[in-house]
Amino acid sequence: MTRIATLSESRDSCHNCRLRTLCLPDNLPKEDIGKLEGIVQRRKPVSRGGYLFQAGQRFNSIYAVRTGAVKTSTLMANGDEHISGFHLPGEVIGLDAIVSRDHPSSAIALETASICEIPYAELETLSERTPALQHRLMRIMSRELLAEQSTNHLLSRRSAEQRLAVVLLKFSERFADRGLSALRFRLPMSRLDLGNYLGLVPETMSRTFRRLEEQGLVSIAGKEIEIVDSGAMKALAFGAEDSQTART
Amino acid sequence: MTRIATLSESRDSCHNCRLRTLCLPDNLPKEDIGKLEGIVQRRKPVSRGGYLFQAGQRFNSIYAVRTGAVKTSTLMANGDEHISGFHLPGEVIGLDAIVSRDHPSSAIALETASICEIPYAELETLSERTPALQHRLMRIMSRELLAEQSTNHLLSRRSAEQRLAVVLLKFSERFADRGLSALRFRLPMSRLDLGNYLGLVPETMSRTFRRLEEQGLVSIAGKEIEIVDSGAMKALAFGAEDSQTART
DNA sequence: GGTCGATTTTGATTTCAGTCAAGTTGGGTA
DNA sequence: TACCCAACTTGACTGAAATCAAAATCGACC
Repeated sequence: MTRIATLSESRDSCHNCRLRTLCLPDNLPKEDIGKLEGIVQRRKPVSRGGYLFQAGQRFNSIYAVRTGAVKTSTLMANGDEHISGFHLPGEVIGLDAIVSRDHPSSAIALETASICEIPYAELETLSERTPALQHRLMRIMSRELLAEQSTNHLLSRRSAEQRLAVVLLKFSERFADRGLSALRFRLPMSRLDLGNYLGLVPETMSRTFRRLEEQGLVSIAGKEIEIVDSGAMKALAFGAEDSQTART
Repeated sequence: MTRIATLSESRDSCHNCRLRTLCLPDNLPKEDIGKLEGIVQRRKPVSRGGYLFQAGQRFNSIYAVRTGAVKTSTLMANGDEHISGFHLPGEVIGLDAIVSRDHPSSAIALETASICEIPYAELETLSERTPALQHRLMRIMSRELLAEQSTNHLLSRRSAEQRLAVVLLKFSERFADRGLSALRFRLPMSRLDLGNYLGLVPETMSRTFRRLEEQGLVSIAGKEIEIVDSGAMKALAFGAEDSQTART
């Protein structure tokens, strides 16, 4: 487990990482980032379909996405998959495993992804001596909790159109946070996966995409999405169970 | 903000608390429990319908339920309420507020509840010097994350009967964890609230309760629940989209 | 460039939960 | 005890998404 710093590793340091402000190091004093860097392991890229870890596997590390995209999913008792989230660069995966000995879910690359592995035992030890890191971890967990709650709400009370609108707007925001266009982007997952996440079958996904397009809210070409009428999208996604308001 | 220890406070200490093993102090060394006790504030009971805190209010503390039951809910943009959880003694509320300055949700007593308030700034300071507490906090957050994920799955892919079966079994487990009967218990919330949480309208709740009763899985008298056929309940809740298996 | 399997689309039909509209029950209180 | 309002139930009807079935498109790989 001893690591020898290589040139490439030091070049790809947290300090220089474009994702620093989204990821674990955000708001840490410079010297704490240095300490964090000391335990981060950069692994060779995982290609599309590859596992970062599998459900049931012993929990040792959390992972941060550096490039690419990752889905986390659970295999249910009856054998079907439930996708619990999609993860973009700067996001941390595996926090749901801290409480148990094993990972409750699997993490699978949606496209070739480079990943930082952070051994949890070392992170724990480090954060005992590093209040800022400890606070950062709590904030990240709290943010995740909030995100899950908002997904709950989405799934319990919203129509297919609203679910899709919300999730597209959320991706828009997340891409924008990463310096990409908020209005034109490429979804990294299949419609089947997105539908699974939203609790909708592929047929409904297809029809719902079409309906949003017919209403002039978005323009779709395969996985390429363009948000055409961002205002109307927001009206559909939030406000307005009065569908008049959305029809403006 | 200085506190003077009173007799009743020391009597109701974390050390002697029946809920110790479910709550924050679980697994802490004795002296750390003592330190935690030093910052816990026991407030006067909140009666049915009263707020522990309101959405939008400044985040200062997290709260642990000591007796009674609490719901947390958010007011949506369009004005309707979404209930994000029900909280029994030993459970910690307000963790979703750590990341922002304000509480994203309100906490309301479902029945008269006694509450421990834990000022977060002090908890943070204390946990900087108390590794065990810090680990305990991470585990609690991780557990919450897991619970939210399982709710997500419940809401996205399950029928009304399954949702109700799952939630009744979860309450059964939670009551059992608190030393109460797993097979006979009283739900602390209205059907309207439970329906809101499950994404079902009251009419559907009523019909679904009736169907579970007709199948001989449970026996219902108002809020009093008796689980009659726990095996069949589990078959319905988990496994079995082959409804044959459940019909055994 | 062509082939095969996976992904996506389209159409017809069914079903489960939502909506609307009345009751009924029950707990709190005057 | 009687009244009242909220909570819950019941029934008829509607509608959105699931299911079933088939075709079309895409894209990875030879």
